[in-house]
Amino acid sequence: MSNTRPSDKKQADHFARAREAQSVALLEDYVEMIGDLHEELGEARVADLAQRMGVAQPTATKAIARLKREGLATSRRYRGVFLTETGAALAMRVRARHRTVVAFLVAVGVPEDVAEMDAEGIEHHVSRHTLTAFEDYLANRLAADHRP
Amino acid sequence: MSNTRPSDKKQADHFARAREAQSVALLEDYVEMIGDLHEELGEARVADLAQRMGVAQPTATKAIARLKREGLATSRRYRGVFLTETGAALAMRVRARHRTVVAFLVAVGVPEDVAEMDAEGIEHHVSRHTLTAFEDYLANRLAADHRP
DNA sequence: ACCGAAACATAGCTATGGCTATAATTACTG
DNA sequence: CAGTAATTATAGCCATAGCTATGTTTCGGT
Repeated sequence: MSNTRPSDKKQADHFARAREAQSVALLEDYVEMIGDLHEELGEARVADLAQRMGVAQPTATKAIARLKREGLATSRRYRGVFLTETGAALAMRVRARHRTVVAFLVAVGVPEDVAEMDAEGIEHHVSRHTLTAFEDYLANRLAADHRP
Repeated sequence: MSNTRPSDKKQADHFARAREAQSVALLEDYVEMIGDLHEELGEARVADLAQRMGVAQPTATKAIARLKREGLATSRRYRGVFLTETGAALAMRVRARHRTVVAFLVAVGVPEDVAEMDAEGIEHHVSRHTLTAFEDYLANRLAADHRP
């Protein structure tokens, strides 16, 4: 019967975007983690990366291969992983967004540890628009708290 | 080097949960959509399902096969798809959650259409705990919030 | 300077979720 | 009621993301 309602295409597009977000999510997670490791340990080794991502080491190696293909990272055999400029920029954005999402969730009453957990999945689907709304909420909330 | 900080396992677990959520996400989307179609059209045909999910028809067929394997749906060749009791229950929960997430996003200032879009990805990562926080926020915002 | 252990890479398997092309079945229409 | 159109299923391809097992390379201690 092919019920092509006008809203169908829009809805299909929503799902398409969610799928797209998903395909970027792993890249974002790895890039962020590489940044974290460099800050904390001065380098990002494959083993540490794998451990923190909760995957086996060859899985991390494979992910790094994809990061390199996408121009987000470089690596030297048996030497660890490094972010490109693009990768470092992405890492910064991702970390900022992560912090915002967690802070926002906490602000609306989600316990810290749950917020941290849920944010890991949620953050990748938060658009610029929604992120701004979160930031505004946090700003206003802060102002309200300082009012007697 | 193997820096096994105590927090590593917890963080790894967060990612593991996010991955798990992702693997359930498609099931949830299809189940919800099948429910929608039954309500709107009285039946859920593969073609309509595919169109609304924004995928090719064989992709929908394959997804349905997985739904059947997981005991969420049944189907009769060339006749359409039906939810099992389990599937119908899941569909109800998913739809309620979706509505809550959208309403919540709108309540914190996200435009309707953006909320609808982002919710499609976010909802799958919203834990019971966080969902409750959203519901509470929606219930209380008129009274408590917006104290300018 | 070596040898063993640790770190990393590679090979090769599974499952999922996309796709196109094509076969099979059902439904409609004249 | 026959033939065509629409719908659904199947076959077979690709990429991703996970795994184990095993081969390489580097590092550290004696």
